[in-house]
Amino acid sequence: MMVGRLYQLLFSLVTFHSRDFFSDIFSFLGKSFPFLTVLLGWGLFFGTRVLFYSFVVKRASYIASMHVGSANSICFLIEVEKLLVEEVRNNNTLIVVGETGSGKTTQLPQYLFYGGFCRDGGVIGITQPRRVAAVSVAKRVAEECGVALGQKVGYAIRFDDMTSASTRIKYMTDGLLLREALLDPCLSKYSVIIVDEAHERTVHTDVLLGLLKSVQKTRSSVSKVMNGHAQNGLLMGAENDKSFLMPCHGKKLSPLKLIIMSASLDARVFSEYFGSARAVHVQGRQYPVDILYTHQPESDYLDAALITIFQIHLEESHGDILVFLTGQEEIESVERLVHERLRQLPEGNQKLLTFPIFSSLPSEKQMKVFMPAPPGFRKVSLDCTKMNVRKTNPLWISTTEYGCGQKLWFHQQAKVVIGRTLQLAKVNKLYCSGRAGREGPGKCYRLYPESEFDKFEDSTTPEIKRCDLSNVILQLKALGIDDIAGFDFIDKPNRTAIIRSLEPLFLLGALTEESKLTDIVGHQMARLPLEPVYSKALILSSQLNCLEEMLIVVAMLSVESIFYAPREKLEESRAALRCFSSPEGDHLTLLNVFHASNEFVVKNKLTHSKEKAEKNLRKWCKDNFINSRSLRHARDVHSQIQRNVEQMGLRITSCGDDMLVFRRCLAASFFLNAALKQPDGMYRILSSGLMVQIHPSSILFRSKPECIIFDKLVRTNNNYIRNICRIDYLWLPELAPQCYGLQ
DNA sequence: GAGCACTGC
Repeated sequence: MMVGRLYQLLFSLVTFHSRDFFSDIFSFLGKSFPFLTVLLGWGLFFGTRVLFYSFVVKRASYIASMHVGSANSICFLIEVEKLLVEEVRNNNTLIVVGETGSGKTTQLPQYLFYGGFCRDGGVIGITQPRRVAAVSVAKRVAEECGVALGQKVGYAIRFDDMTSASTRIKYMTDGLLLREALLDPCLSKYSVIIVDEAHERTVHTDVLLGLLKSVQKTRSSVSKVMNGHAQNGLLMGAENDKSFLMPCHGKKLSPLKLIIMSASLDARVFSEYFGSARAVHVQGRQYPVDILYTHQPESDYLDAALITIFQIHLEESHGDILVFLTGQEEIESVERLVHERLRQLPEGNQKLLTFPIFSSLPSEKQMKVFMPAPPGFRKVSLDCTKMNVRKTNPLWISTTEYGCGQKLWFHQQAKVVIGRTLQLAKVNKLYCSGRAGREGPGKCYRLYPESEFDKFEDSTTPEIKRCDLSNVILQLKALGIDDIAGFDFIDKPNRTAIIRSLEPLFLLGALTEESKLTDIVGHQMARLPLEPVYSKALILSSQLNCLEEMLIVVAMLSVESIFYAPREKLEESRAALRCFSSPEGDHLTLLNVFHASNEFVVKNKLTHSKEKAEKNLRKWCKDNFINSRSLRHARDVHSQIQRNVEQMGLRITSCGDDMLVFRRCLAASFFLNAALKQPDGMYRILSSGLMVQIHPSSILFRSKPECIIFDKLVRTNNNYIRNICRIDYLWLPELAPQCYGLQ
């Protein structure tokens, strides 16, 4: 029987690697004897299933980097550089297709800089959908150029502006460029704008593309007039265009060069949108990646993932593993199971370290995943953040060799997630190929059959088609674009979705009955980088003399959960929460937390250095079961919006201990989220009639007041409302007559 | 007595 098992074992190894059968057997037998017994013991431990656990292998090639530093690729690079610069010179709009991490993000702006596109003081702006990417790419490019960050090369993201008057290559988030457009509608300081990762089709990217298209049209006609080439038709077109571009007229502006970078085959969509714009494919050397599918659907993919982890660990001599899971709970259980099974392996094979990553994990622990494993150890990252580690930082992935993906229940995003898996393998291979003698096939294990994968293909929808549009509407209106449905979106949002988003804006007083931005409130709301209802709360609180409190509460509501409750310390964390809790609800509880932390910070600053004070604050957070990352984020948001309201000339006053004033202000702002208790303990949302329950994390979960307002509705197993404040039912017709008035 | 995750200003 043992012989039979050994034979099966060998057989399974061969089918896995598609290597030459005999060389495999020889190399296998040539390995040390303990290794053989380890595999054998492992096989017995897991049962025969492991031995037959094989995948259908499919080979795929991915486009490799332009900047991989071998001699060949350097020659190639010069070619690409000349070619691209020439293309940009000849075309005002260019679509560049190339895989993420291929180097186009870091290289193209440099080519353009040296190609003379900043000669008249123009800036090359590169937008990224995410902050981390903007920062890390800027750092990398500054390094490559040998300059200090913030000089020639800089970045600007919310809370962090690392640019100066001498910055010529500026990385930023797309949302930030949209904000810039509010102040300078023709984006006059930019000579080139590169929209990176356009295929992700975030709302910001989509709105930005529409905006850039108009800006470009206007700027080219303006410059034609300046150069004495006025053509009536063109000029007319520009004037008929959008009123928000009027300030461009009369200014001396060069045409705006626009480059859309996309990783996928969506290039055609972008090209058509920009009037058959030229599209170029940036392609480097190709490296193979094996994609492995299971023969059958796996009923228990956690088990399958676990088996695959150990299979890789015992069979592959080097390389780290990245496993995609769906959430904290799965990560914790897989981590536990990995450790359990690891203990059953001989000591020499126990060199496997697990690194969980999920959002509520404190940042110190999250950062550990960025460190390489100690020599001789294999790292297994268990990740449910999907994009965070791999995608946001294309420069980071360096050691991952194997990915285990599985189907995610969020069908709409399934394709994206799997796409990441591919990219992961690819990016990894790029890195490996750049190091001499380390070329080898990357592998991506998909724990489902190929037929399942094909089902995912058609399921991505641009975010703008499925998200709430009130923010977009507010921003476009602030730019003077009143006809939202007529705006030249690459994908038009649904008409009913637009109308649905207009209504709350009207009720909040941001829009007139003609759907124009209201003079004061509407413009003020558009200026604040917040959800419309939060902006409304700030504006109102300034009139009701509790802006100081509202700034804090809005900041605390704008970040991820402030409280951190590890399962093993549930009781302690509850006790900690009680120290801050207010019987009036979660908003006041958050206010108490902020005040307490502030008191601690002020005291600490007097006696300690900045670093020490920060360290102490983290300790304070830990002791009080507060997520220090969230709190720091809230403090950042707080100072930013405080600056914003000061600039807008709002009066910042405090209501002191008079929480009645504050709660009335909450009611007057969040009236669309008012709910009444029903006899069965459920709540009915007054504006929609929806039946909901108070989320168990709320302070008011037990006390269940008669009438409340809430911050957010989350739909999971039930309709839960989170962050709740007790109000008086009679306040509603008084404070929000437009919604609850007697007619 | 619940808990999918992520992004942006």
